[in-house]
Amino acid sequence: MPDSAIRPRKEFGKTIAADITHRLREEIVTCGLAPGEPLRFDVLRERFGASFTTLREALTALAAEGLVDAQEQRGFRVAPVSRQDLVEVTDARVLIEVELMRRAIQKGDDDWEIAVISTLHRLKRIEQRDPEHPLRDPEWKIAHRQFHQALVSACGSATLLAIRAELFDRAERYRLLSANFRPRPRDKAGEHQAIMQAAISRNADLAVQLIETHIRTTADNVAKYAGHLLDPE
Amino acid sequence: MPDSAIRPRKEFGKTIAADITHRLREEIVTCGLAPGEPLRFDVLRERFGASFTTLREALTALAAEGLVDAQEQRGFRVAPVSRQDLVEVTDARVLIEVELMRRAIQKGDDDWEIAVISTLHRLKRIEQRDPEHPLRDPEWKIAHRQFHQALVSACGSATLLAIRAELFDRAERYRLLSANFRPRPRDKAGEHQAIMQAAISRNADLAVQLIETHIRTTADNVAKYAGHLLDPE
DNA sequence: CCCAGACATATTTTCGAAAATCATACCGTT
DNA sequence: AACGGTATGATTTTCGAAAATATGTCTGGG
Repeated sequence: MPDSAIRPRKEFGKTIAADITHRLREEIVTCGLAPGEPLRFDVLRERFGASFTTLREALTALAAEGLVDAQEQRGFRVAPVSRQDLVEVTDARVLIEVELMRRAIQKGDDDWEIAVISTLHRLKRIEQRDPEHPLRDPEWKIAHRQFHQALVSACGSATLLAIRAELFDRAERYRLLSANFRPRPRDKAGEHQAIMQAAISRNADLAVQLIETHIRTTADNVAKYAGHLLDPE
Repeated sequence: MPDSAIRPRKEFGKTIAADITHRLREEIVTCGLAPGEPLRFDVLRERFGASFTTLREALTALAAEGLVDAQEQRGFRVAPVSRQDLVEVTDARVLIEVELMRRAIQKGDDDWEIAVISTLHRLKRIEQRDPEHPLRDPEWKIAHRQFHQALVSACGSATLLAIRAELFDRAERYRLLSANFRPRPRDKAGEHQAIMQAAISRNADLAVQLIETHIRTTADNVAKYAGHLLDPE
């Protein structure tokens, strides 16, 4: 693998800009960069080792995704969080994810079923390994994302999947924001199992209801345990 | 107004990049730049009078909106059109616009009613002035966009409004694509009037049904009259 | 004649300096 | 002391050259 020697910086994507976009998104979603924090070019330049222009391109892309707030002539900052935004993201997610769940259940073929089952399996394995603090574990995070992605992947609309992915990231930032203050993560394993079974058995109404509850419960917990971070000052 | 002398280029927004983004979006939506057309920097540089970097930032933003297709290391091109994409955009629009219509009807206050009525009024005036070919008239286009925007503006979700706006632009490109081949624009005036009345009288079910028909009929006409442009080669 | 490899050209991507803009502190006036 | 304007420093934004990458052409071997 000569690549890692030739292009050590580009873990993701071919261009540096795409790579920086990816890394910045990660940092913002995991709250490594705090909500509302100003993103000054000097600092970013040092942290990511890229030039003004390249960083600017990455920030512009993230601004379009809603993770970064662009203030013309006054730079960029991490998109702030708020109760209102959390409610909007949650509502939008329910609206879209419910629709995609129905479509996926209707259209899903064998490969879809296999993807749903196997991604849930991997998620469970990771949870078994360390049942204490899964929410912050990067591996759990990836597996969790992939399971939810797999559930709706067969919906047939790349357009809606892209929108869903953006909203998922924005919601995940809230989850991770509240993770530090949550006394104990609730039993998501059971919920995921139930959703998978409803989906595979093509029980659309049940799956949809479970998904909606899943999303709203998570959001409620964020509001409950990170409420002090959601209001101005 | 000394501004026009000081900053002759920046009609929209404060930064050149934002201005170029706006102008490029306009050109793409109106099909001044054809779907699939490669966007080479030399050409853009001459046409918009901005540097590589600034153009790159604009293209990145438009790529996130789905109007431009970014091929890493191989430049950008205007997002191609296809039957599949038209169907996806139409379905997504129906899903979201219907939901927003309901919310706006539920939440809309006096200002909302006034905005709906006045934007429709302006639209009608423009149609009366030139009842022949309104679809390509830039003024009609703006008024039409503002009427539909006003209808859902009271929904209470900036997040969903932003998504809606993106989808509206993508759909408008298809409308303008087919405008040249359409024998005669159908009577949209009546439809708009009916939608307005249903909305103002808070008849959500009717308004929603009219909106859905409005969107789908438009998309069907695009497929009908511009079908030859939607299939590969 | 067709294909693989190497060279040359075209195009994109990245960089850091330079210009433009904004924020802050300072100063003189009322 | 309060205010308005101005100079100064900090930060963003823009630019075109330079590096990196892709594309096209040509040549030689099969």
